[in-house]
Amino acid sequence: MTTSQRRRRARRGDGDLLRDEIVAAASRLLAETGDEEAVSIRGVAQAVGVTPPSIYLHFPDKTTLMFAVCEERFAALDRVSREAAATASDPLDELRRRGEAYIRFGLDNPAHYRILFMGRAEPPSYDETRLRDASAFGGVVDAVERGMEAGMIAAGDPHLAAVGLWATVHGITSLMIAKPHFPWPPLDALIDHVLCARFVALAAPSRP
Amino acid sequence: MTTSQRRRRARRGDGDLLRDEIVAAASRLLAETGDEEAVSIRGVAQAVGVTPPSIYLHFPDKTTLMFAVCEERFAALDRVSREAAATASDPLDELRRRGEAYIRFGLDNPAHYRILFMGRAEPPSYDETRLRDASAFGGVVDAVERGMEAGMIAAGDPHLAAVGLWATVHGITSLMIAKPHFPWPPLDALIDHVLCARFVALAAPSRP
DNA sequence: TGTACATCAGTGAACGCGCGTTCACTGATGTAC
DNA sequence: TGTACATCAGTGAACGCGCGTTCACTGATGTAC
Repeated sequence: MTTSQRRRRARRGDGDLLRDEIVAAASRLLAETGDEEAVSIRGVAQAVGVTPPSIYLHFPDKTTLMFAVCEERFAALDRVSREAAATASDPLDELRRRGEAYIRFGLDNPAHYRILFMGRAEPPSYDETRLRDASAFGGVVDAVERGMEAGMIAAGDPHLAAVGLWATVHGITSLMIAKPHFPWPPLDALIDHVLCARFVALAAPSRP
Repeated sequence: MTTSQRRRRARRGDGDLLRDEIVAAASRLLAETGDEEAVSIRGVAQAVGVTPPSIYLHFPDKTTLMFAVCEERFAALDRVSREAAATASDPLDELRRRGEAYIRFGLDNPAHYRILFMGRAEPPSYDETRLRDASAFGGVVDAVERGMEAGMIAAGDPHLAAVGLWATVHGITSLMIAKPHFPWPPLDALIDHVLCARFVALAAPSRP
């Protein structure tokens, strides 16, 4: 908040250094305040140690800056998901690990999770297309398909199953973020209860 | 937006008439704009046909007005849930009907759903306690208990099971509200897929 | 029934605030000769 | 190696805006006599 020290000017070709610092500062402020609207250009500038107009040397407007922050957070989620999947022993195990990693990513970064998955996202442009390409979601579809081929998951529409899994983990994550004071059961028990249930159902041929 | 006609002054004891109109207008504007911050005291006043300071004759500040709107929407959700439960044939059927009613309430009132279940709710005071008393949640716990007594649901912690159900329906609802442009499967198929899965799992004694 | 008065719902104008953004500038960095 | 100059990253001051809220007021409604 008070890095009010005057910043040393960047070298000729080093404009990207400040750009990265701006994104990092915006991301940090977002995590601290928990609110996209509470992050101001002025606040970001001060955190970086620069005056507000300098931001506009690197981003045309605030929206674009926030997109850059989102991009960076999506990349982080993808990274976490890939790491979780790497140690899995089979497709079902992979799905569970991905699910747990997703929930923990959200609970560890509630403010970021908010803008990625609970925000308004007025322009229908950015994050929806990003979503489809995201390895975090694509990886789930893949794992479901492999699970079906291996006979561990009842044959069906992999997209539907993946969406169902996503909705499940998102339900826990977003609700706990939105209502932190609700008397939640222990997280592990809840994950177990809900995620295992999904797997039981996925393994079963069809409905009750 | 342009009811800019001058309002006829209320009778001596009829202050509550304007109060109710203010809440209704705020609720409507919230539904239209989809954003709590986009609803301004000025906007509400204009919608009612009154000047901004008049609002303060009925509410001490904007926060309190928004609480009143929430209160009214929670009541609406309770109403919808109770109606859904009324026609149920057994506890499991009741849970399914409550679940579907919840999802449809959310999708029909996305902006209201947002502030009830996806918002920040800075003071941890209001809606969390409201939540516990809400018949919408309490009714689910009750139904789960009855289902366990009837042997339709495997014995266990009813609170945990209720939270799991809530997370499930909230997952679908909030994700579809937040990402309307994602290629969602047909709603019925998704509800079926996810909600049936929960019931399969609830009926099963324990985990895979 | 008619008049003087108290009440209080609603008004009009203004306040201070923080915001995103613009604009003419400065002065350190690098280059040409 | 030294000087004049171009570049362009970053500055300082200001803009217009909409917001929540305050304050002294007005004037229709109801009441007392």
